[in-house]
Amino acid sequence: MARVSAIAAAQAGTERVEAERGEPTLQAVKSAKTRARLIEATIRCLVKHGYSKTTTPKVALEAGLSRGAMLHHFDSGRQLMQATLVELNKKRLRAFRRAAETKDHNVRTLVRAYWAQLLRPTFIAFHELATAARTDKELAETLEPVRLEFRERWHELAIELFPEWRQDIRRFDLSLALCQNLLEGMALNRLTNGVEERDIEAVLVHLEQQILDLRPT
Amino acid sequence: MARVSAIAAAQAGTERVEAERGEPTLQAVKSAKTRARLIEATIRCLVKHGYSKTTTPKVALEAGLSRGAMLHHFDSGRQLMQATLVELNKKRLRAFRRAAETKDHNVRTLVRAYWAQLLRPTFIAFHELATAARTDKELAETLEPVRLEFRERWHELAIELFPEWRQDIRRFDLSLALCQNLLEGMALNRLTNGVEERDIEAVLVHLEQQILDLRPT
DNA sequence: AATAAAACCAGCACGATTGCTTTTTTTATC
DNA sequence: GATAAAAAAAGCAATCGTGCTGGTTTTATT
Repeated sequence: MARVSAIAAAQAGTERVEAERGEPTLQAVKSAKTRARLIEATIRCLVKHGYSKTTTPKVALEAGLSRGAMLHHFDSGRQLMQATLVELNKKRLRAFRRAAETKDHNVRTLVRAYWAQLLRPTFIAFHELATAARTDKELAETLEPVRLEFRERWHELAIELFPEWRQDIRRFDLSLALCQNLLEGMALNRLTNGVEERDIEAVLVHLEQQILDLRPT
Repeated sequence: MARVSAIAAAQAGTERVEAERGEPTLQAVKSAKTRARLIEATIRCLVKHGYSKTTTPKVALEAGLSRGAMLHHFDSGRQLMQATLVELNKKRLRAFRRAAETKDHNVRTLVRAYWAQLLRPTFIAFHELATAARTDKELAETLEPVRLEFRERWHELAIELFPEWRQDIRRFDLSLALCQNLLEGMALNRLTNGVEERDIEAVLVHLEQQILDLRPT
C-alpha cells in the first residue's frame, strides 16, 4: 500500500512511515528522496514550460524517472501539483527565515531580500500554480491554507524583527501590503517586459523610504 | 482566399477588405463581426477556464459556432490567441481614454479608474495570456509591441491630463511605475485570496497620497 | 436569375496525455 | 539465503485537442 491520500500526499514529507514505526525506514527515506526529486522536477518544468505545458511525461523525464514510478508516488498529476504547491510555500518561508537570521535587519535589507526572492524560480513556479488555481477548484483548495500560512508566518517574522511596530498594527499591515503587492506586481510584470529595468531601482528606493516613514517613532 | 497572414490576423479588424475595395463589403462586415464574436468567446473562456483549459472546441461552443467556421477565420488556435491579445490591449486603452474624458481628472479618480479596470474580465484574460507568453515564444512576440503601445499611450494620456508633471519626468515615471505595479500586484493577489479585502482600501488611499506628494508644486 | 466567392459545417486522422495494469528489479527483514 | 514488500519500469486502452479536407449554405455581383 504505497498510495497515499490526496491530503497526506499534498502535505507530504516522511511523516507517513514514521507514524507507523518508531524510526524512519531506509525505504521511507528513499521514497521521500524520490518524491522530492519529482517535486523539484515539477518546479523546473513549471519555470521552463509553464503550467499549461507541464505534463506528466515531461516531469518524469526531467526527474530521470519512468512515468510508472512517478505514478507510484503520486496517484495523479494533480496530486503532484498540489504537493509541489505546498513545497514551494515551504521554500519561500525557509528563505524568509534565512534572511531574518542575518545579523542586521533594517528595512532596506529586508525589502531587498524579498525582492531577491521574487526573482528566483521558486516564485515563478508559485505564480504559475497560483494563476492556475484561479480556475482549478482543487488547486485552489490547496492554495488557500498555503496563502494563509504564508501571511501568518510573514507577519510573525516581521513583527519579531521590528517589535516597535506593535504600537500601530494598522500601519504595520499597510506596510506589509504595500511591500508585498508592489514588489510582486513588479516581479510579475518584469517576467514579460512589462516594466522598464531602469524604473525598478527607483521603485525599490521609494518603497524603502515609504516603510520607514510609516514606522512608529 | 479567406485565410489571413498571422500578422494581419493578429492586428485584425476590417482593414483587410477595405484596402481592396473602396467601401467595406457587407461580407467583410459579417466576417469582422464573426471574428469579434470568436475573440469575445476566447476572452470569456480565458476568464472561466484559464489559459491551460481554453481549447478550440470550447471557444467555438462559447461563440455558438462550429469549429470548422472558426478555423476559417483563424488558421490556428494560436492565431486566435494572438488576435485576442491585441484586442484586449485595445480594450484596455479604450477604457483609459473613456476615463480620461471624464471632466474632473484628479489623481484620486484616475487611480480609482485604473483599479476598477483591474477588476474587470479584460485584465484577467490579459493576465492569463501574459503569463502564458512567458514560456510561449510566439505569444511573447505578440505581447512585446502590445506592452510597448500600452505604456506609451498611458504615458501620453497621463502627461496630457497633468502637464505640470513635465517638469520632473523622473518623478512622473516613478509615479506611474508605483501605480501600475502596486495596483496590478494587488489585483492579481486578490484573484486567489492573496490579499485581505480590508487592506485594499488602505493601500489605495495611501497610493493616492503618494502620487500627490510626488507631484511638482 | 446565374455564378462565383465567401461563410459555415461535419467528419477524419494524427499525436499527445492520462490513468491504470502488469511485470521486473531492488530492498528489508526473518 | 529466502521471502515479502516496496520501488521502478513497461505497456495498454481511452480520451482529447489539433489541423485539415470535403461538402453545404449563404451572400454578393453581373
